[in-house]
Formats: sequence, structure tokens, C-alpha cells
Amino acid sequence: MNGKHITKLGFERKAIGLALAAATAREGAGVERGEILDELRAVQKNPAAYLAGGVYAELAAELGAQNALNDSRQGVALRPAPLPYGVWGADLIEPGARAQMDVAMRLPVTRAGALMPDAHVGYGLPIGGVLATDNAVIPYGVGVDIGCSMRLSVFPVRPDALKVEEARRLLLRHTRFGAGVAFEKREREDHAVLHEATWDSQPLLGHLRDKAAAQIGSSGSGNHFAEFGTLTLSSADLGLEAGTYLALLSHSGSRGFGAQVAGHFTGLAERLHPNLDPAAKKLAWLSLDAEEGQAYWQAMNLAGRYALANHELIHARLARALGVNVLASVHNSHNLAWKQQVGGQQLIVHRKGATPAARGQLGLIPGSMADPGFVVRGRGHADALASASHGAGRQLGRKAAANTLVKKEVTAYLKQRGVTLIGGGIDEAPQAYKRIGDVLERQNDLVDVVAQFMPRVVRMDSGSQDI
DNA sequence: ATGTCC
Repeated sequence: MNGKHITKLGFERKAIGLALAAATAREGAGVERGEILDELRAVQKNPAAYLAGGVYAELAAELGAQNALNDSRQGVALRPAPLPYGVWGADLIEPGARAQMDVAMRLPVTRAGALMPDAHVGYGLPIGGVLATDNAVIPYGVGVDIGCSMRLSVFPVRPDALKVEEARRLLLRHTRFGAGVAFEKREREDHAVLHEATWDSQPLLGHLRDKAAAQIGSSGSGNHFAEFGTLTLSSADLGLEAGTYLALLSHSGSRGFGAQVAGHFTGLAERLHPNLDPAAKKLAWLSLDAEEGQAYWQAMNLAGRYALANHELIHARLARALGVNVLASVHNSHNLAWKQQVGGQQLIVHRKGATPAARGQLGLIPGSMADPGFVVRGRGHADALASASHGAGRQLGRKAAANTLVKKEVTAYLKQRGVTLIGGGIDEAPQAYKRIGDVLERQNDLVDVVAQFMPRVVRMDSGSQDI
């Protein structure tokens, strides 16, 4: 047992020494390390129960004092009722997602919020949730896949000039999917984001730098995809004439790097709020006045830039393989927090599966693997905190989709729309998603449609059950 | 979302 074991449990300042002393005493009494660690966790969870006496009494007293200090500083009581918030497409949103948003609107740090029409249940804040807080950032208000984002490239190529077989070959050769997937050293591509000084600013980031370098330019699993399709512009926009174009659309995030940053900081936030109402446990926040909050903010923004760099490498590789230059491109992050003016005050606006939609801002809202996606322009709706949905949103959870959808029906849906799929799981089937037309209709005061993108050849990771 | 505990 050493200081590393203790600090890993989250003990801080004077509690580190006291925990170490108690652990050493227990070791001397012949207790196994695993059991001692369990005891330390129990003391941490409920210090009051150990105050009366015994080897952990001093530690319990110190933890109690630290908790009281944290509580008085940060305020852990929830409001008795949620602050009011706007809901777009209430008829499309399951009660569980509303209940999660209600809890978020009761946090003492919350000032405003909104729920987008693609909303569904997530960890902590629902997917499709927008939450504005005062000087505090909530790691699970951003989500596990920090910086998850979209990118569209439009090519100077007629859509039918790229044959299905060729598109398949290009995607298979130039994209890489799957949890844990990385590139061998000789295959790796470089990017300026890997050389930022930010990596040296925190031990955690320094530790994750190699993983980030190995995974840059890859696409991950779940709902991530890269697809060739047809972009239709009914009138001139994006610097392009009206017409149809070959385009590439990708959905990708910050891979293992971002996931580990999210896990580290949400754990830290939970430990800093031991007395937070259990209903809001996954909404534990970090104050931006504290070192921890500043460290998360720095790591989160690095993960955001890293995720966008992933897209850049994927698009550059495919454009190179096609032998063309990109005519126009659009990108946006939809899992991130921003400093934003809300009602004359600067707040921290978390978007967890929500597209930034300030007035005039371009964004991308995909439909499903076999339904159209849309290039949109924000209308800057104040009550939506200048946001929109980030897609169609799930109407079936992964398990429900795997249990209820039939492979034959999914294949028929793809065939009917002329979509070729590489990989993809039944849990990502179009039928597992809300109808994108319904979702767009519910937010026509949040965004205007600029162009439509119909997928033709789609690559995803293989899910639990293939299609 | 991630090889599901740095």
C-alpha cells in the first residue's frame, strides 16, 4: 500500500496521510490490500459512521470537515422544483428524458435549459439536452464522447460518377472503425493538434497523448459513420451553385482519449460532491474557480479540437484518393460546453447531442443510415439557447432494437432507398431512430434547411448483431 | 461512447 493507491481513491490534502497511516495499521494487522481499499471506500462514502472510534476515526473526521467545506462552497441541495425550460417536439420525447432534464433544471448551478426534439435518455443529462450553468461545468452534461462532431465535404464530382463498388473500396481502405481501433506506427498520420503544448499541462493529458496519436483519423463504434452520398442544393448557397454534388459526411468523436478524460473528471466531480442528491449524482459539476474545473475545461476543449482533427484526416484521405479538391465543407461539434451570453450574462452552455444554432451558423443534422441528413442554418432562438437537435434521435434503445427489429425489414429499407451498408448493427437500423422529417418539423423555428444529403454508401462499425 | 478501472 502506498500513496498512489490512496490518491487513486480520491483522497486529498490531509486525508491522504491519514488514510495511508490507517491503511498501514490495517496491513500490520494482517488485512489484505483489497479489503483495506474496500474499507477506505466505505469510510469515504459515509465518514460519519466511523467517527466514534477505531483506526479510521481521524480520517473520518477530516473527510467530514472536507465535505462540509465543499458543500458550503458549492451548495449541494437541489431546488424543490425544476426551473422552467423549453421543450421542442414534446410529443416525440419519452418521459425518462424529461425526468432527467427536470433533475438537471433543479441543480443549484443551473440557470437555463432546453430540450431538443431528438431527446432520449442518457447518463446524467439526456441526449438532446442543453443546459446553462453559472461558472460550473458538468462532465456528464457534455457526455462520454467529448467533442463528438459532424463534417461534410462537397466534391466537384457528379454524384453518379462515383460507382457503388468504388465508394465501398475507398471507405474500406481509408476509414477505420471499432472500439479500441488504432493505427500501427508506420500508418499513423500527423496533425497539428498532437503538437499542442496543452498535452504537457496536466499529467492525465500527457498520459493519453500516445493513445490519441495512435487513434487519430479513426472513427470508433456505435452511431459513428462515414458515408458517400448526394448533396442537393435547391438554391445557391455554401458558395455553390444549385444542383447535386457528390459529398462525404462523417460522424466521429474523441475516441478513447475523450472517453478517459470524461471518466476521470466525472469521477472527480462526484467525489467533490459526496452529499449531492443521488438523483443528480451523474450531474456532479466542477467549479470553474477551482483547479479541477479549469483542468476539465482545458482537457475538454483539447478533446473537441482532437475530434475535429479526426474528421479532417478522414476527409483529406478520401479527397486525395478521389483525386479532387474539396469545394465546400461544413462542420460542427454537438457534445461540448461553450461560454455563451444568455440573457445578458455569460453562462456555461452544455450541449449534449445538440447542434449549435446561433443566427446564421451552419450545422449538420443527420437522419439515419438510410434517411436524409440536412445542412442547416441556425436562427439563434434565445429560449433554445441557440441550439437544435443533433440528429433524429433514438426511438428504440440498443437492446430494444436488437430484440424487436428484424434483419429482413432493415435490409428491405436499405434496398428501397438504394443504400449500400458496410458493417452497421441492427441497433443502428433506421427503424431504431425517430423519423427525421418529424424531428425537423418540430424545430423549424430553430433552424432553416440549406441542403439535403442522401446517403448512398455507408460505413459503420459492426454492432452486436449485424444487418 | 469506450476494449467497458490509469
